[in-house]
Amino acid sequence: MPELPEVETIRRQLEPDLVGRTIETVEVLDPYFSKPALPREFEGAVEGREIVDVGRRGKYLMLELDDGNTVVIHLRMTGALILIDPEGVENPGDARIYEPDTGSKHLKARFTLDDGGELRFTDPRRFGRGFVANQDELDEYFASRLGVEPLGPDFTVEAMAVMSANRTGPLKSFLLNQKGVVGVGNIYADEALYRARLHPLSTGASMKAEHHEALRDGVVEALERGLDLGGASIDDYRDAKGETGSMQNEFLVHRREGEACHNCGETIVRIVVGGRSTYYCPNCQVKLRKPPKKRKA
DNA sequence: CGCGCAACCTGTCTGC
DNA sequence: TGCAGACAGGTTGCGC
Repeated sequence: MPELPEVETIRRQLEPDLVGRTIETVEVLDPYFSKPALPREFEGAVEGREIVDVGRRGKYLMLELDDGNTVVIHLRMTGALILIDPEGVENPGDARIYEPDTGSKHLKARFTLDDGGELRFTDPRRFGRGFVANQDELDEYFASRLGVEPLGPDFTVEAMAVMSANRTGPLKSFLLNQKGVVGVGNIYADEALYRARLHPLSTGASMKAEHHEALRDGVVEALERGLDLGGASIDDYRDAKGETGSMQNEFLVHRREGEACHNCGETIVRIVVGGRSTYYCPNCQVKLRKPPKKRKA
């Protein structure tokens, strides 16, 4: 579910309420959450620690602790982090994730705070994970699987040119691969390609300078729009307050099969790329020619 | 090294 | 009503 805009929305909501708080108790109710670590190991590493910062890298959320360790949480498809303030919540945005009893079907972990509040992790599909790592372990973990932050200074046209140069697979797959640009998932990949007027099946290697710039801009604009709207809630996504985002009301192509392109009126089509549903406008997003083969000098 | 696909899970919806 | 099958925001591991 959550891509960069959704995770960053949650981070911004958690930061002011969590920084400075001490985590008094932790209950891991589903061993899948802390896997491969045992629930007791996870709980023991976190209980009694103060949260000194709330960060994000790609789609990972990070709670930095006062002992140099970091709690890293990935929501995957259906995970949610819900903050229950000390006074409690009287009008839940989604009853399922607010069920207070630990027997609640999808409550997987609960962190109680020293101000009486709680942080809850819920996840119907059980793909979400949390682990504790020190700085060196964290650097190594991210270095081997994450690329450039799209909303940071390193996501330049030149960076896009370099990372896409040898890509012979579809642009859609390239955007989903977190080793290039991080934070883009199935929704924002479709939206970014549409904004860039690039066909999802065009290859990275077939792009020229103008396309590098268009795709860089398309990714940034799609993600920033998502952030402005508090993320996209197709089904499960809720922010830390249990509220939905509204990006789903402004999708340009994603999930709009059979509807008219806002730019040209052509019918939006759906195809499958890399096993993922992919939506685009066949008129606005024209496939690029493959680059000419290199010839011997 | 890059690519394509199955696998990991559960829930919901569609069509017969 | 029941049931099979498709599909869902992500990532990893495997074979090629």
